[in-house]
Amino acid sequence: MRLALYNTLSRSKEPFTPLDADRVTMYVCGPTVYNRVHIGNARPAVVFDTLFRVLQSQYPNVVYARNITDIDDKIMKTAAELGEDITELSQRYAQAYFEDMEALNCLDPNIIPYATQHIPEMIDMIERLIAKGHAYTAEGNVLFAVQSMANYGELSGRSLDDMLAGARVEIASYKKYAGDFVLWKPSADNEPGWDSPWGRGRPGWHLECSAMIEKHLGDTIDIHGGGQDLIFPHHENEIAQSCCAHDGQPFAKYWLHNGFINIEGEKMSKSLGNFRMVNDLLDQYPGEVLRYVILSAHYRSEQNFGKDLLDSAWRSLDSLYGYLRGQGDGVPTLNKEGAGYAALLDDLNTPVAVSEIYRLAKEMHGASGDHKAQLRDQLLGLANLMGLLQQDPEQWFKQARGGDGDSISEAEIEALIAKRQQAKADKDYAGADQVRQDLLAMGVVLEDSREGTTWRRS
RNA sequence: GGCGCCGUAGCAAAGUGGUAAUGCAGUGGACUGCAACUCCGCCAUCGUCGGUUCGAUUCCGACCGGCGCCUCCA
Repeated sequence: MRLALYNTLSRSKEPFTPLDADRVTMYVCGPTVYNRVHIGNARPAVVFDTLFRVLQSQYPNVVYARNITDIDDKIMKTAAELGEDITELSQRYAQAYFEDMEALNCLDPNIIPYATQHIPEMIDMIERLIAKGHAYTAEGNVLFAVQSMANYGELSGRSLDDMLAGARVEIASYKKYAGDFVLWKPSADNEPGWDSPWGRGRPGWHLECSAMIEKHLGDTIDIHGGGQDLIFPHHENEIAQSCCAHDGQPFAKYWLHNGFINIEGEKMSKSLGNFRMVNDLLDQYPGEVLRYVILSAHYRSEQNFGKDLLDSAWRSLDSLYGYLRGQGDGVPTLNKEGAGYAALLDDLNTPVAVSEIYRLAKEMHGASGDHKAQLRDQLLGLANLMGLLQQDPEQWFKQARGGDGDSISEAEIEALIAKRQQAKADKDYAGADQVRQDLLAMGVVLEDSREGTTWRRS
């Protein structure tokens, strides 16, 4: 069974063949750190984290880089509003991003490059582009001349004329051609800037990814990922920069793009004020619930986030943890012959892989002995590949729900359970039921079994 | 205007040219002192209209409906 991925470049699913099986390279566009990240930022992180895990199951050495954009006009604007240094601001939000991603069970990428730490590399790339006739200077700016590249627009499937026909933005007068984009732009004295051959300034947005990929991963990489909205112009321009700087060598072999997340049927936007920050959602839901929601849909489809979906996902995970409860720790073991793994290899079909977890859970439930333990390990192995079921089942059910900090303590719960046991022993069912009702009112559900009574928060 | 996507049960979501996985919710039953958990069962004809085909939800066309990008938004 081989990995197949949908390549935006060819608009079709292709078998994945790395350039070098001993060093598989993947780059994913990370966040611009000027605020807490929203759930839309979490989708590519979770999706490509899952791909990272799958790749690691197939190849011994996978190098995954995800950048931090820490110089950008939005950062400058926010920093100015807060009266804060841009470095402090971006550091703070980068740290917050890492915490959010950790809560979503995302593994750390191997490389986390920062834009501001690669200014010399960017300047070097610009100089090469100018030397090769792909870029020019104008009024302190350096611009990429898209007409100098024969197949510009290949990724997004747009012709230059088409793009300009629908342009809804004013064209800067200094551009030789309306579609040209900025590689370097001048900074005012009160703006952050770096010295360069073209004066003090800062890099254009697209340039950082090209420069950092070149430095850390090489001229041509295997996989480049990001959100669908980045196809144009961001990724198109990355291709232009890198291909032209490398005399036409391919930039990325496979381009993968995740779909958008909407909120209650509407796009997240500032005007609607409906951003859902990961951090806020984590106050209400375990990170794994957010991850489960993201993986319950195929990564390329549009996904609609809402309270009902999150609540439903939580109950779904309860069900899975319920099967695992009392089954021992287990040793996650990936069954490479299993249907779940096959689904993941088939362009990351996580919904099918998740359904396979349920199938394994039920089969495990009905099995016994070594076979049961084996199924448990396979279930955990498959879940591991998706970053799910990473918690201890007992802890899962005892975690606080809904962000209520004033819930009853575990000791008090245990005491009440003991009291109820006594009532049951005395055949005082009314009393026993009263205890159960009281606990339920405090968000604790009791479950009796032959071995005794267990509880969970609901 | 250009490029592209989507429309499957109450909700979510896979999938296939031969009558549709899975989860949540609902519902009937078993289990239980009663519940919860668990188990057994039930719960869709795949936007509309045509075409191709022995046969289409799956291919083609039209239409209706929803949406994205073309603006340094994941």
